[in-house]
Amino acid sequence: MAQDTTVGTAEARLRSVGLKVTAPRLAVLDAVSTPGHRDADTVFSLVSPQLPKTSLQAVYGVLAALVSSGLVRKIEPAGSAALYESRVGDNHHHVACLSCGSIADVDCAIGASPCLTPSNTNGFSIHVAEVTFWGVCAPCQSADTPAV
Amino acid sequence: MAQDTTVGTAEARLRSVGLKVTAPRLAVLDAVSTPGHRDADTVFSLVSPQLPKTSLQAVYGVLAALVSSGLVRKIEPAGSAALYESRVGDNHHHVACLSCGSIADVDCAIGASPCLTPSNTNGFSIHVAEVTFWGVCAPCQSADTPAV
DNA sequence: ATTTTGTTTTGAGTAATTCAAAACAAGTAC
DNA sequence: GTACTTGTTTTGAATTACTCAAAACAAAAT
Repeated sequence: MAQDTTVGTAEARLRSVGLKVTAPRLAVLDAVSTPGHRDADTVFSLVSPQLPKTSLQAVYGVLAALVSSGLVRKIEPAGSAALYESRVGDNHHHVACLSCGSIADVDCAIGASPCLTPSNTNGFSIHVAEVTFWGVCAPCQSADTPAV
Repeated sequence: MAQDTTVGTAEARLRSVGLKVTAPRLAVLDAVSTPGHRDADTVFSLVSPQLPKTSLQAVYGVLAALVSSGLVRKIEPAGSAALYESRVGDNHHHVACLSCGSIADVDCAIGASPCLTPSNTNGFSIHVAEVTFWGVCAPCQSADTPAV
């Protein structure tokens, strides 16, 4: 039976996917385990105070390991750096603000996941559907001059 | 009545959106006007033989002008350079091959465009939905060792 | 023909990310 | 507990895709 990798201590989650438990991995996983979406630089700046010897390159390496083991999801919205989130395994989607670039989650558009079926696939076998909605967030709607 | 910017000569299409007609613009628009998806470098290499003085920066500038005038669409699949296509105004989507990175069009997933409605929008007002399917293309399915 | 406005060239710069080799630490076996 | 093996992190550099700015230039308007 598959383990739920979204609960438990950071250490237990690392062990559950067979990754060695190291201080940088614990710190990065913690930094990414609150709701929201963060880029590598932000993760680095969250990790640095506690673990000043951890390099940005190590953060990239840890994030890549977490993504490929399924503990973390990586999204790459057009026009911004890659973002990482700890909400995994539920095939949710994202809204991006055209004005300020902020990102929020949206639940699967139609029914259960996989929720989308293309009408023709050009011979591709489809694994996942990734949806990005583009719009304007509430703060930017109320401010004619969006907050920068 | 809105003009169909996908037909006519390159010159007519440029004029229809109020852009000055220049040699680099004609060449870039031609290079992008066959079916498919091309990155800026590829466009540059298509334009160079006929117009050797056209710089890569000019190609970026022309593509940006064509995109913002609606003559060309820009897509930015995760993990690869931005791609440009001349099929505009029909809200179609894309499939990307996880193995070789190739991109193909897929028609709108469900019914007419806009075909997707998120169940909750977190206060965003939604303008467009962008769907990317990830899968494996036919050539990569038949080759166990994918062509590199 | 002249002027105005917008475009392209030239040259440089930047952000995000990746690569490679050496130093190091976690986990495993003894 | 110590030594070994394997995987991880550090350090330092490189690369890719793209953007910026100023000067030269060309299209379109007058």
